[in-house]
Amino acid sequence: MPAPSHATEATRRAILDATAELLAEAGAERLSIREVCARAGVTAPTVYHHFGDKDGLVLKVLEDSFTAFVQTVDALDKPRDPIEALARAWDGYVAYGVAHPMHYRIMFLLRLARATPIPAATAAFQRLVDVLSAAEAEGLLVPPLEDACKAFWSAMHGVTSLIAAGHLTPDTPASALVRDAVIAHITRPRGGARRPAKKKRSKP
Amino acid sequence: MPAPSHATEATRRAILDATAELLAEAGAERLSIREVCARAGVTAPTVYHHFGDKDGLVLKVLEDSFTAFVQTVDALDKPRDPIEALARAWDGYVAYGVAHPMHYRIMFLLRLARATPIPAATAAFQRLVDVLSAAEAEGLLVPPLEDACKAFWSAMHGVTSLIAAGHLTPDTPASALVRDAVIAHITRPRGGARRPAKKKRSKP
DNA sequence: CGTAAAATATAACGCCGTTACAGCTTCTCC
DNA sequence: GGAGAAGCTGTAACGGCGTTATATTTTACG
Repeated sequence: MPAPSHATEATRRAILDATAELLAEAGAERLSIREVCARAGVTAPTVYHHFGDKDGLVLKVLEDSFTAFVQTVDALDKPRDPIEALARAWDGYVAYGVAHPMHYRIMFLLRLARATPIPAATAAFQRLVDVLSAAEAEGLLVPPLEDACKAFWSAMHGVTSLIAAGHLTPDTPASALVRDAVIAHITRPRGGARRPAKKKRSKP
Repeated sequence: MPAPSHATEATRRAILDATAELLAEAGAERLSIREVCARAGVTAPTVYHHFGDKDGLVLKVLEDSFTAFVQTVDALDKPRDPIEALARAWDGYVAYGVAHPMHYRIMFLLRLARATPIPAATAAFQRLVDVLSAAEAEGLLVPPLEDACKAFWSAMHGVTSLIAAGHLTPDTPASALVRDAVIAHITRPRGGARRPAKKKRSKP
């Protein structure tokens, strides 16, 4: 049982890098294993040996992408004030989608059809839960934590995906608008009174 | 120069229906023209004769889907109060994404790589602009119309796409939460005083 | 009926994902 | 060090895909 050779890891990296490049250039639909092979300087069975099949290859790239995303988020400074921290988390999230639009799109495309969750993806979501939990611990959160998470995530994803899709420019005021709207609605100011109940608007 | 035969239109419909079915069942990635042909009972060149190529075929299905969406939205009753109308527009939009998740996803996937806009898609967006314009005309809108549109659309799309992707359940409270948050933030109550300026939160 | 044009079918090309199979490298153990 | 096993990589092929040149049928109209 020989240990993995050092040359093997270089091959894996070459394949992953080529895949990530082509993914960013052409998108997931036009990604071709044969093209990956040509760029990485290997042949097809090598790819299959290392990653199983095309989905496995793309999944690995996406895992790395999610990991990088989590590291980026962790590198942000976290203000003591949970509400400020929320705004920073939003901006960091959106900024990542702006920096890697194709990866961001594929991240969500891929999570659709996939039954097994991607650990790095759930870790990324956990960062958001943490920030909102901190707000809740200080009594600043109005709705239940779970609903607040979903609401914050939905709005953040909406802005990010429209920017990543090219429908909005990265510096659109709409991002801060939605961010402040959601933050204002799910939090109450520190030490402030209870937010007055909104007029009821039930779905038809 | 024979006029188009009546049998031709039936063939077109058969192809479009088969495509729509397969699109809803398997998604855009796994859609195969040969499968469409088998289900519609025609051969491949017939499809190419009528729709040019695969993109043309899917585009036509999507146009029909957008048209149906616009008709659905137009069929909603429009409350006199622009702010109530906003909430109804939100619910109608989200409901359509819930009813046709695969089409909703493909609508946005397809608009990405496409240079020429889809008329029915811009018509759908125009409905949103109309509702917000009505609010602006009554002096109920806080930000500029364009920013309000983008913000409203972003948040609505975020919620809808997460539901369509299966990450949120259709009846999640997060939808109403985000809806009310955005509406409260971009409008001021009728006849009410100017909304106090929010604490400035500029992006880093 | 005859003819021109539209509608459809046949058959093929090239690319794709995938995989049996064989050769090579590298490590382990004696 | 040498034999052998196990992982690594290349060759060649299969079936399916989108697409198209070409031929055939069907339709509409004079």
